[in-house]
Amino acid sequence: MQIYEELVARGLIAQVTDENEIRDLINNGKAVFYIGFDPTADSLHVGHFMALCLMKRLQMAGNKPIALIGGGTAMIGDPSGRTDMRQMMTKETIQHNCDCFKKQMSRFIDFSDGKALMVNNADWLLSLNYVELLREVGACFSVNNMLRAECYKQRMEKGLSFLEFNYMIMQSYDFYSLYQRCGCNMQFGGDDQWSNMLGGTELIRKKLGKDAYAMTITLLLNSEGKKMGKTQKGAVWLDPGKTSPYEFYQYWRNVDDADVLKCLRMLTFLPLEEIETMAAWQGSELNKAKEILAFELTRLVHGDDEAQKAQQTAKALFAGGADSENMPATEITKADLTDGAIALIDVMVKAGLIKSKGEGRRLIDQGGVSVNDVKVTDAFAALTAADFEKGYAVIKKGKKVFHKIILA
RNA sequence: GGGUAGGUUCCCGAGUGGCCAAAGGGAGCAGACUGUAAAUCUGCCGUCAGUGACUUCGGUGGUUCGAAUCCACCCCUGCCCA
Repeated sequence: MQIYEELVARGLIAQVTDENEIRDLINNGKAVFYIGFDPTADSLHVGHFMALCLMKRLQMAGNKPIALIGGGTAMIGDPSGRTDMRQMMTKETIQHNCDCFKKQMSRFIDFSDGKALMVNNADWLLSLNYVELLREVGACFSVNNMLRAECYKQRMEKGLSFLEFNYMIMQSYDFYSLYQRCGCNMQFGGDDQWSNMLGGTELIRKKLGKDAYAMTITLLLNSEGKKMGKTQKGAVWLDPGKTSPYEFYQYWRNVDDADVLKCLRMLTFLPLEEIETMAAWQGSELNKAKEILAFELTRLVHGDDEAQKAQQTAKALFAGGADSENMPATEITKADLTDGAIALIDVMVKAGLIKSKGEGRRLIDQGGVSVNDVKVTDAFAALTAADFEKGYAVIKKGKKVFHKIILA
């Protein structure tokens, strides 16, 4: 099976501008493609991860990826699929985020010997001259068409600033620039980027009379139609400091039954045949597939060691034993104790398990908290030296949240 | 610039002088049931030292015994007109 066919089989392809051309290019390693990442946070998240995997897949098939960091476009903010305007970021923040992105990306993509490029569109966007740009590029865009673009639809009702309206032009200009600089003939991106990407292919056609192609990746949605990779706390990050390998593992371990196969196909590098055998698994058997999914992804993102640890931790915890090395932990010192004890609720707040003491009291009242495997019934319970016999105490919140409190 | 409708707790959205920490829904959290799933049912869902206190309804002042609710000014957004 060639790469294009594999991408189709994995359900990764959402839309393409010219299927035959694109198939030919990527199957024969003739594509020089770019994917843009706007540095809107100081870590990549799961959404980016899919794009990185795609880059890797295509790179393995002999194509040349260009990772474009949107240091310039981030100054504008992409309105696609947004209901309101992004918060404007300062130049310093953007720069910091760019640096973080670079570091994370190099772990996935092989940038050695020119096998892949990394560029920052700040390098050409920030020095643009307004009037010149209007004449050169602005003339190629029809406002009528832009307004019809799907990505602005929502915003046509809620309001769209001129700043954001220009995002499409900037992204198109990126493609145009890369086409000229590096012979970049294809752009990939999330499906929400489709109109922006078409803007680029059209600009290239109008300015240079050349063909360039665009392909979008299916957005990873769960069975309820929501973007995956989000939790109540926010995105699932690739940075272990923001989302620990254990939490990362747990996120995938807990996906809905209906989503396991899709995730395996779209996110892992496991051979399709192997995944198809899992498709026959039913009911609780699917837990095995979830374990594989969680393990594979953790391994890809955090490495083999961390994945092993996360899996062991999870198994140990859910098997009942609470003796793990790798669970999230918080340290307290003797100075935190008063008369050799500290209120359980205070510890939980400190550990970030609860946002307020009221929440903690409620949790305990409802029987949702255990310390060292013993259910707590008194909202005023305190931890004493006895609870730290092993040097630490394990607090369990609900069924799945474990946290170790170390007495230093 | 003119007219007009708005800005309410994580989100949507009621509330138009005291009974409002503020209806309802969603999200979330916990419990039961389970397979670390889904669905369902139950409870919780501003903060704090739990019958109470404190902070909140775009901002700042004001009227009032008392304001999310009334007044003034300001900021922001939609729509219509220019």
